[in-house]
Amino acid sequence: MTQDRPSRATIVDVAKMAGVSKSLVSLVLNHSPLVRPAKREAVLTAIEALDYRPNTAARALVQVRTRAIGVILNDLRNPWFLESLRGINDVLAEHGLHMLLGEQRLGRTGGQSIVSTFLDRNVDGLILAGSMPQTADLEDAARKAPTVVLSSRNFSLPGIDVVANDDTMGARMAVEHLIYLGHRRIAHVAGDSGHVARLREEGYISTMRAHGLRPAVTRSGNTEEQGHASALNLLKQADRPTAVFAVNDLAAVGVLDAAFELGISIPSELSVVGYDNSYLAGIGHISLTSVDAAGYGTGLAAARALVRRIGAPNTPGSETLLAPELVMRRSSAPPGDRQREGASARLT
Amino acid sequence: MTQDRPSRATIVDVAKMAGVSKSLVSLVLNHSPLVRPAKREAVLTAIEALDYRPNTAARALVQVRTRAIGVILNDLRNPWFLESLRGINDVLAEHGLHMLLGEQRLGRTGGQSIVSTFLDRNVDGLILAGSMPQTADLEDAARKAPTVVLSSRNFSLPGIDVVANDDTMGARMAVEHLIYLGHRRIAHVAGDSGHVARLREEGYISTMRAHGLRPAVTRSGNTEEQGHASALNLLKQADRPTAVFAVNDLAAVGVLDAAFELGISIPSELSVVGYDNSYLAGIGHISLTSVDAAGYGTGLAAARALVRRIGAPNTPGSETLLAPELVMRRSSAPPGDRQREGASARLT
DNA sequence: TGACTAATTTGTAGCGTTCCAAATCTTGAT
DNA sequence: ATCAAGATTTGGAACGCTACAAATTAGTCA
Repeated sequence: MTQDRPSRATIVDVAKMAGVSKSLVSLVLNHSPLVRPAKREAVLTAIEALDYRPNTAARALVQVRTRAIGVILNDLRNPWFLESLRGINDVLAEHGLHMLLGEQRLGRTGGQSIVSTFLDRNVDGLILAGSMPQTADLEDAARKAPTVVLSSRNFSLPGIDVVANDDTMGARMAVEHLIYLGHRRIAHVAGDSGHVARLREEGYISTMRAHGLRPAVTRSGNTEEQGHASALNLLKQADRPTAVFAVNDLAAVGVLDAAFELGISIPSELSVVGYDNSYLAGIGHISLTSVDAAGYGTGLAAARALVRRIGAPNTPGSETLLAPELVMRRSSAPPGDRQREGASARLT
Repeated sequence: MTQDRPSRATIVDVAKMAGVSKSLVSLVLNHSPLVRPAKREAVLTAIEALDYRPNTAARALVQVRTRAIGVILNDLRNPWFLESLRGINDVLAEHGLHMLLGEQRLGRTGGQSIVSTFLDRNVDGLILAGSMPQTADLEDAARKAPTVVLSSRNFSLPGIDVVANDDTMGARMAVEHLIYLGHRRIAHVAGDSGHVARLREEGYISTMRAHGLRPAVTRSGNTEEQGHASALNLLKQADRPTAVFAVNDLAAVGVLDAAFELGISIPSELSVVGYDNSYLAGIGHISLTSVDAAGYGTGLAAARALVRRIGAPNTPGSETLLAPELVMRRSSAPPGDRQREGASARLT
C-alpha cells in the first residue's frame, strides 16, 4: 500500500486521451502560441484527468536547461550566509528554479568536489557563497556554468559576477557614527584573519585618517573571549579610548564584558559598535549599536544577478557592493553623555 | 572564451576511444564484476583522457534513482532547523546524495507546491523539517516517495519515519535539574503557540506533578519582550517562584531582564533555565543554563533514517525521539546560594 | 470552386544511459 | 583437436521529451 509508484502518465498517454499527437501535447506544455484553443483545451483536460506531470529528467536530457541552480556555501555554520541563503531561495523560487545546496567544506565525496558533481547534473548556474579558495575545480566550474560569487571578493575570473556587502563602507559608517557623536580616540578591536576582517580594518583605518585621527588597531579575534581579552588590555591604558569599533558583535560583547569588569560604564564612558547586527545585538540588556550587513538583501541581489547572467551569458563580469546599514542602539552615545544611560545601567 | 560548453564527451566517445562497445563502458561505470581487468583499464584510461562524466539526466531517465533528496524546511529562519540542515547535509554528502532545498513557507510557484515540484524531479526521498500542516500534497508526496519527518510530531502517516528531539524529556530534565538544586516553587514561562511549546509545557507540568509540586504556567511567547513582560508580573507576586523554566532562550533572557529590573539577583534569588542552548546562552554575562536540543544530531538521525528507508521501502514507519542535553551555566544554583554569583553579579 | 498561402499538426530523429537477450570468446575436459 | 559450459561483450530497444522538417488543414482571394 505504500510506495507503489504506479508509473506516472507520460506525454503519449495524454496525447492518446486527447486524441492528438504527442508533439501537440509538447507544444501545449511549452505554451506555444501556435496551437488552436480547442485543441489546447482538450490537451489540458487530459493532463488534468491523468494528473500528468512532465518528467524533468527527460526534459533535461533533450534540452540544455535543468532549472536547477547549485548553491555552494563554504560553511553552513555561518549565520550570515544562511541569511543570504534565504534571499537566494526566495528569488530562485520566484523564477521556478530549484536550489541544489552543497557545502564546500566537506568538499569531496570520493575524489569529486561538490562543485563538479553539480556540474555533472548540468546545473543552469552556480552561486558560490563565502570566501573559498579559488581552486582549479571552481575556476573550471565557473567557466562552464554561469556563476555568481557572493561576498567573497578574493575570487575573480572574467565572466563572473561578484555581489558582496561593502565591509569597508560598513566600517566607515561605524567609525563616522562615532566621530559624529564626538569621539576622537576610537580603537578597533580587529579580527585575526579572513578577508572580511581585513576589509573592516582597512575601512576603519582609512576613515580615521580621513578625519585626521590616529588609528589604533588591537589585533584580536572573532570570539567573545578574544574580544574580551583584547579589550581588557586596551581599556587599562592611561588614555584609553572613548569608543571601540569591534570586528563583529561577538567581539563587541566581549568588549562590553571587559568594560563592566573594569567598572567603565556604557555608553557614558565608552561607546561600543559591533558588526553583523546579529540577534545578540538586539537583546535588551546588550543593546549594541551594530552594522547590519544585509545578508538577505545580498542573497537576493546575487540570485538576481545569476538569473540575469543565465539569460545573457557572455556579458562581462561585474562587481556589486551593497551598502550596509547602521543600526543604532544604546551602546553608543556622545562621550560623557549621561542622558541615554537607560541601557548601560542595565548592562553594567 | 566564456561558457563554450564544448559538448561533453559521451559514453560512445569513450567506447570508441577504448575500442569497445558502449555497453561495456556502462558496465565499467557501474562497477560490474564481469568485465575483464584489461578492458576495464582501457575504458578507465579513455574516461580519464576524455574527462568523461556520465550525464545525470540520461541516467535518471532510464533508472528510477536520481540521487537527489528533497529537503523542505517550513521556515528558513529558524536557527534550530538550520542546525539540523547541517546534519542532513553531512549524511547525504557521505552517501553521494544531493540535497534539493526548498521552503514550505513560500509554498507555491504558480499553483505548484514546492513538494510537488520535487516529486516531478523524481527525488529519491523527502525530508520534511519543521511543523507544517499535514496538507493533501504533503500526504500525497509522502505516499509517493520515501519520507522522513524531522521534528514535527503532528505529522503522521503509515509509511514514514519521524525523527524528533524529545521536548517533553528536555523539559523534564530542566525541571528536575531545578528540583535537584532544591527549588520547589518553579514557574514556567510558556510559549503561546506551536507544537513544540506545548510539549515543553506538558513536560514541565507532568514533571512537577510527579514530584508532588504545583505547576504554575504563565502563558507568554517566544520573544524576549514577551518573556520579559510575563516575568515582570510573575516576579512581583508575594511568594514569587525561586526558579523559572522558560520555553526558550530568548524568553529566558527576557526573564533575566525582568529580574534585574526588580533587583532580584541571579542565581541566588532566582534560577533561570532556558531551552535551545542558542549561542545567546553561552555569552559570558548571560551564561544561561539551557536545554540543548541537538539540532545537528537530529539532522543526522533523520537523514540516516531516510537512507535506510530508501534502501528498504515498505517498512513500517517509526518514531525516534532523541534525548536532549542539559547544559549547565551560571543562571541556575540552589536557592539562596551565594557561592556562584560570579555571573549573576555581571548580569544584574 | 480552385489555387495558394498561412496556420496547425504530426512523424521521426535524436538526447545519453541502462538493460537484457543474444552473440562471441575462453577455458578445460575429453 | 573438439565441444560444452562459462565468461565476456555487444547490439538494439527502451526511457519521456523536444526539435524540426514535412504533412495536413484552414482561410483567403480571384
